[in-house]
Amino acid sequence: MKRNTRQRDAILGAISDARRPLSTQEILTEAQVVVPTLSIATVYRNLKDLTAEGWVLPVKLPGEADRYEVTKLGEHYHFKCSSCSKVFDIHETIKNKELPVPADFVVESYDLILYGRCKDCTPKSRNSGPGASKHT
Amino acid sequence: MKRNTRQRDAILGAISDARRPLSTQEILTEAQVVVPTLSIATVYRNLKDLTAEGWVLPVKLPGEADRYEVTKLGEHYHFKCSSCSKVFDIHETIKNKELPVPADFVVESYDLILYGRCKDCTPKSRNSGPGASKHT
DNA sequence: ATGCTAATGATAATATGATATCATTAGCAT
DNA sequence: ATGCTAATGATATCATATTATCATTAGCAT
Repeated sequence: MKRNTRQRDAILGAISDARRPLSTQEILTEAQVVVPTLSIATVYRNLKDLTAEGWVLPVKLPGEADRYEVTKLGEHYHFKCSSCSKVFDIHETIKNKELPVPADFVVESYDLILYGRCKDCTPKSRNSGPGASKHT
Repeated sequence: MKRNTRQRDAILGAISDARRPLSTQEILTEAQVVVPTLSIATVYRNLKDLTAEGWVLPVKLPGEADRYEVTKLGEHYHFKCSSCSKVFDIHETIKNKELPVPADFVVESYDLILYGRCKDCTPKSRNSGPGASKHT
């Protein structure tokens, strides 16, 4: 029979609170604030369960390990900061009609990944650039 | 001193002729048509050289190993067929102004990856679906 | 044609993310 | 409070893509 554990709560809590996709290491670190003895194996185990149960979704970026975020976010895209490496959700919308698609191809889904500088890492605000605050 | 080898020519030739990004295994298979003794190690070695010299570029898709294509293609996107798993180039253009970007973020580049059915794998043309011709 | 040595082929080794193992811990029904 | 056993923690193992090793091959300058 399925059991509720502090570990599972801490892991789901970390993902929910982050408001951006977290790597497995970030999840481990955040959840260890609540459960210091938490093991990376338990993180992976619970991520698999939580994904199968539909609570979280893997966020896949080219050339990188999966990050995870809560499911209820709806359609959105991702922005990766080239400075602090954090990934953010972009909830603005792109109209399907604007997608560049050749006639012969049937598009079932698509991923839009933006790369650049996040708010905290824009060069202009030089007192809040990378290094000004802790980054993961 | 640098030497021209049949292997290098065969590898670059395979990538040039493909007109779509090829995986390392596809490159090996295609180049072996010209140089049957070609080893996968030589493929990787030459891909590294050709990339460093600017002849080819790695194409990175989420959760997948790098594919390679020639550099001279200019700005474009990629389409992955969910049936035959081939990746195709999409040369249509998306206007930057249409990109969904929050005010605080500075976008330096972006990736658009489309998923769906390629021409050969559309259900409607049932005499040219997957299996009708050799796929990689 | 010869010699130097870069490049190759075959395969072992590595790196990394993820999974399996197993003794121990701790939910939760009783 | 007790017992059953799911879940955990620590770590070994696996899977895959890529790189290193090294004896052999083959460009190419002479």
